[in-house]
This record gives sequence, structure tokens and C-alpha cells, in this order.
Amino acid sequence: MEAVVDEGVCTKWSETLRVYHNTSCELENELQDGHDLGLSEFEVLKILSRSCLKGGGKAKMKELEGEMYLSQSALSRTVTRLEKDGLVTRATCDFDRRANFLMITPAGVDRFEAAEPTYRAVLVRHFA
Amino acid sequence: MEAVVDEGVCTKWSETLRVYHNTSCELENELQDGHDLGLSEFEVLKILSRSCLKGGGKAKMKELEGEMYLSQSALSRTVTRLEKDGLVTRATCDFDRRANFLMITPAGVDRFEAAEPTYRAVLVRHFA
DNA sequence: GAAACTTACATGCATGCGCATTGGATGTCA
DNA sequence: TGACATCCAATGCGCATGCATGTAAGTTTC
Repeated sequence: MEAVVDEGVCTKWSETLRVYHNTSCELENELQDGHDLGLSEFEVLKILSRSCLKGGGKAKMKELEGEMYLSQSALSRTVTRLEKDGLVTRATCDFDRRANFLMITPAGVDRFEAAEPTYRAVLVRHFA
Repeated sequence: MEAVVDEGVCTKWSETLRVYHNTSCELENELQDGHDLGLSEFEVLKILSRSCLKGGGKAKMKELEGEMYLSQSALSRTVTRLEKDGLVTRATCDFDRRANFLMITPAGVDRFEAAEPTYRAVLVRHFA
């Protein structure tokens, strides 16, 4: 009885593992090869371009952190890479000078829009 | 129509991502804290202790590689760590001296059996 | 049976990650 | 107002990973 439950959870886990691994590898490779973006970087651009529609074009680091499965430090470095590539800009918030506002640049929008079909195509291939 | 499909696949992906992330982090932490094992290391022990029941106590690197989501190099190093901890031994195969046979040691069996309930508990918590 | 190729595994190297710490800015409370 | 806690982000550090390559052993082809 218990053994049956255990069977089930193991199967579910290994299935999750399989799907996750295949999908994330493919996303990583295709985004990297086709658009010079890592998956984390793409995710940041994705969130920023969404926020920019409703939120007036900016988002705080903390907000991003809450929406991504990435540690604070990893996010900080991801943003640094994006900034270095000119896809995003950092600006310290006037009201709370501990916080950063992030803005996606026009180049960032272009890159994101170019990459999104690739992203969607991979997801459709794995989940549709 | 297409947009609806896209919605769906994005939702499925983000759900997969969430489950994968939560589960693997928790597995990693609990195995590390409680049993001084990384998740990859635990997986190797798991496969080895299974093979040892039917396969006479050994498995080749290539076989492990096929059953895990880990590159050849990463697997090699994972086994090196396990060997250093005395949980596994490498032995070159007599018939094909390129290949390694891996054997789980008694200490390896102990460690694995101690860790498995932790592992199962996490999976049950996330999937049952 | 020698040369070319393939296979198994290890290793150098670069990269991205998380943890812990730091530094600076804000809040709180007496 | 001054001392202390809290918060935000950056950075030092160590580690696991993947890619490319090296080395040794086995296979194929002529």
C-alpha cells in the first residue's frame, strides 16, 4: 500500500525530471545559439517586457526575484550581463536609494522579440 | 486560437519549473544536511544499489550515464567524489579495459539506506 | 598488421549558481 | 538624536556542470 504510493511519487518525479531536463536544455541551447541569450537572461527580459507594458517601464530587483527561481546573487549577475550587453539599464530609485529600477532598452526589446518565437516553439514542441 | 495554445504551454512549463525547482532544492538540502550527499550522488547510489541486486553488484559508467541527466564528465566527477568518500569503488573491466565497473561498498549501502527515507519523504510531500 | 577510426573515461577550462558577507540606505525606538 | 535592526543589492568564494580535449584501449579497413 505504502509501496504503491512510493512507486507513484517516484514515477511522477522522474517524469518531471525528464520533461524539465529536455525542455530546459533545448531552450538553453536554442536561445544561446540563435539569440545569444541564456535562459535566465531571457526570463528577465520576458518579465521586464511584461512589466513595461503595465508598470510604466520599470521593475525592481526584488520583484524580479520573486518571479524567478534564482537567488538574489544570481539575479544580480544575470542583470549585470544583460546590462553589459546593453539590453537593460539599472537606475537607483529616487525614493528608496537601496533599490534599483530596471528598464529594458530598445535593443533589449528587439532581442526579446526576436527570441520569443524560438522560446514558444520549443515549449509547443514539448507540451502541445 | 494559436494564442490559446501558447497560453497553455507556457502554463505547463511554468508549472513544471515550479515543481522541479521546489522539489530538487528540497531534495538537495535535506540530503546534504542529513546525509552529506548531493542529489547527483544519491542518484548514483540509487542506481547502483538497484543494479547490485540483479546485476551481480556492478554497473558500467556508460550504463549510469544512460540513466541519469548528467554529462559524462559530470558523472565522472560525481563518482570520484563518491569514491573519495568510500561509498563506491572503481575497477577496470577485464574484458574491455577502457570501461570501469562500479561497485557500491557496504558503507555506500548504509549511507544510501539511511538517506532513502528522506528522499521518499520529500517526494511524497510534493507529489502525493 | 598498420593506419584510421571509434569508444570509454578523465581532465583543463569557463561559466553560472548559491551561500555568506559586505556596504550603504531606511526604519525604529528609547 | 543616537544606537540598533532591517533591507537592498553587489561581491568573494567554493562548487557542480558542460564543452572541448587528452589518453588509452578496442575495432575496422585495406
